[in-house]
Amino acid sequence: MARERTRTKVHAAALSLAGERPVAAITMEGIAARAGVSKQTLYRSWSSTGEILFDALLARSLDENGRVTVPNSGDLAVDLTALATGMIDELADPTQERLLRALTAELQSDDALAAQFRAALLEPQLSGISERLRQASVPAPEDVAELFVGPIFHRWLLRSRSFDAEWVAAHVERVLRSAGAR
Amino acid sequence: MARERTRTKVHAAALSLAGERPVAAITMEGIAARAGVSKQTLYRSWSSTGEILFDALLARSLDENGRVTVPNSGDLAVDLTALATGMIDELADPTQERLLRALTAELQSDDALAAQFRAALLEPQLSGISERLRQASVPAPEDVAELFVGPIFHRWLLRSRSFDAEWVAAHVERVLRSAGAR
Amino acid sequence: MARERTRTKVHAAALSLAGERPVAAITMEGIAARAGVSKQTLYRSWSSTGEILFDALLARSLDENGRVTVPNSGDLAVDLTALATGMIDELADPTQERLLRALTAELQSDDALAAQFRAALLEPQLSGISERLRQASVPAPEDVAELFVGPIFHRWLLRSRSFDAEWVAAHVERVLRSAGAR
Amino acid sequence: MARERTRTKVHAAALSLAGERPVAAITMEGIAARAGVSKQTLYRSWSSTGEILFDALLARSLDENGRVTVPNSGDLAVDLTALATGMIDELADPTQERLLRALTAELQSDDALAAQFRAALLEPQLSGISERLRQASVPAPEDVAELFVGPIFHRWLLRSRSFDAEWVAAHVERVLRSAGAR
DNA sequence: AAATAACCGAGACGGTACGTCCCGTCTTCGC
DNA sequence: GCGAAGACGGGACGTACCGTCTCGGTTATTT
Repeated sequence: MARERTRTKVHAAALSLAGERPVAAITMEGIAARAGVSKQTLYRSWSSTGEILFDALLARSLDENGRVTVPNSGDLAVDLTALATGMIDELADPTQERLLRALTAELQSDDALAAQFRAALLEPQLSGISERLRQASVPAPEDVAELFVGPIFHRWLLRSRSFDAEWVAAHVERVLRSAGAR
Repeated sequence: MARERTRTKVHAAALSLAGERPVAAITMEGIAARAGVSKQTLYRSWSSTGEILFDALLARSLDENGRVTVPNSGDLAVDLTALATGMIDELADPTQERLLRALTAELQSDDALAAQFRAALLEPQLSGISERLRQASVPAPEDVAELFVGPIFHRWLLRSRSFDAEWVAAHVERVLRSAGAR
Repeated sequence: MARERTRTKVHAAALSLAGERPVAAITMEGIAARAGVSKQTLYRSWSSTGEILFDALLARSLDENGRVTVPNSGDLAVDLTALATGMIDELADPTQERLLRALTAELQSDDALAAQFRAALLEPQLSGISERLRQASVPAPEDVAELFVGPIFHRWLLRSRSFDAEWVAAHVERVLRSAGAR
Repeated sequence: MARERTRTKVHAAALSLAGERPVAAITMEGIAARAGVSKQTLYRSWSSTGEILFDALLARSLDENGRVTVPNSGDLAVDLTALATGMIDELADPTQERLLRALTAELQSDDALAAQFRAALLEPQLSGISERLRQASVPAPEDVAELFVGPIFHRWLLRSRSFDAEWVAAHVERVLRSAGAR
């Protein structure tokens, strides 16, 4: 519906606003003003700031055609460590963190957005990881992928404790042991 | 500050509103009207609906003197299964789920609330579990507690897949194996 | 400019809308939608809903080749009574009243429309009446025509009081007396 | 409801805006901004710009405690001439004319406002005039009052022709003659 | 019959205003 | 003199229309 030029302007405006204030303080009016676009144009294509931000994030990650590529060096421990480190870096990246937290919050009250999120970001990630585990003949690879991702996400989301290399190594070790791979 | 009678009325109003509409649609004005209290009275004691709801939840769980009691039957697998089942039941309890999701969302943008939450609810839970693990001589019990809780939370929060008894059993099994207890 | 077919569709749409809602609630978009015509087509030929309605009214009254014909029976009192009754019926006609009131309102703020209205509808009416008066040798027939029309219009416009046969008779009587014809 | 200070600010803002642009271009937002008042405050007490303007006009004419005082010099012709001249001056007063025209327009589509207008302004005027006529033993004084006022209003409203002293004199003469007073 | 306009529908677009909701502060008034 | 009731300035909401602007399809000539 929206012309490409318009989408681009809106994405840029949304991301720039996200960089300079609490995501919860971003408004439709603010995005419209920053993008030089009318509110109606926004509402024609998106129904909340959450949708716009998610769309902007998606567009950005597609631009960087950053499909989650899971490394496969042959050594599962090494690969999982790299994966965990990558995830942690991304979660902690100051240009992304606020956005990711806000998106997670939004998912709690917006089922449609949650479904989109699962399909577009979560499932590719989990199935990438479980695929790698399957290649290593790990049993129940989907569940083990969750065992791998869950604690990282839990720590990050509840800010319970910080991440360090030592913890990552121990975590990978525990996951492998649980999979019977050690 | 607020008189006990007032606190009670406000808590009741907040929880009753939470039971009948999306938590995000709860407003200070709505709570004041429902509680038969002036907005000023609300602002004297709380500064957001999030605070009121958190306070109401705390008060309720203290009333039910619901300290997280971790079972200790001697058989760690049995105890962890009971724990997981209890957590899952609580997370899925329709009278709580919306509130818990909303609270989780709120934590993402309110540091003070997040700190309170960690101190009052999260840490007691995690340390209860890790204490039980320590009694079973599991190494790094804090980390294993997180390995246990993280995936459950991840599934629930992202609604990625549903819980069933089979998955719980397998999950407990994996956690124990990762701890070297199997 | 506009093709005849288009003009007809637009007139029909405008009048049908006027029949089912307050005239002030008629919009260019509404007319376009009802007529199955694009907004641009409307703007090419008219610049406001007022113009369209006026145009539609004019077209309709030309169709009914409804030029104001002033009766001339020889008896001035009878003729004026018939005229007054006719005017009152037309003003009170439910299919016209809203339109006429709205048009009168519009005239207050649209000079161009007011001039068109005077030339196309008001002057023919007044000069028809004054012509009839002149034939009866009434002095200052234009002014007496206004004396005749003014109070009727005043009553209708300000809805001050309703019309009945008795009042009409007395009014005609007064007008004739003022003209020295009684 | 509205505090006196607020009403005053709003009235001043509305009248000042009316002085500098077409009345139809006055908006609730504009008045709110000019008055330094929130839109909600406006809507708490008035539901349209028409109501505000009418209220402002009323307040102003009450301030000047300008009840319509009908002169009574003993000579009816002299008094009616003075009355007509006064009405015409007021209708033509450039600071009022736009407002009065707009108000007349508004009355056509707002029944509540029309009723208020009749009760507060029109009836006092007409009954003042008919009272003066009654003192001069004119029969059907209410109807004659309308005969007097109607043509003046008709001329003004439809801008059909302008007023001059000669016309006024002839008009008064006609009205008196119709009443049998000449 | 093909080329060339004029006209049209559809509807995206930047805007302005609407009327509403809620925010957090301030004022009033009755107990 | 405290506290409910609620007025207030403010900001954002989501919607309705405004008038302008492409964009493809007809229609009707005009060659």
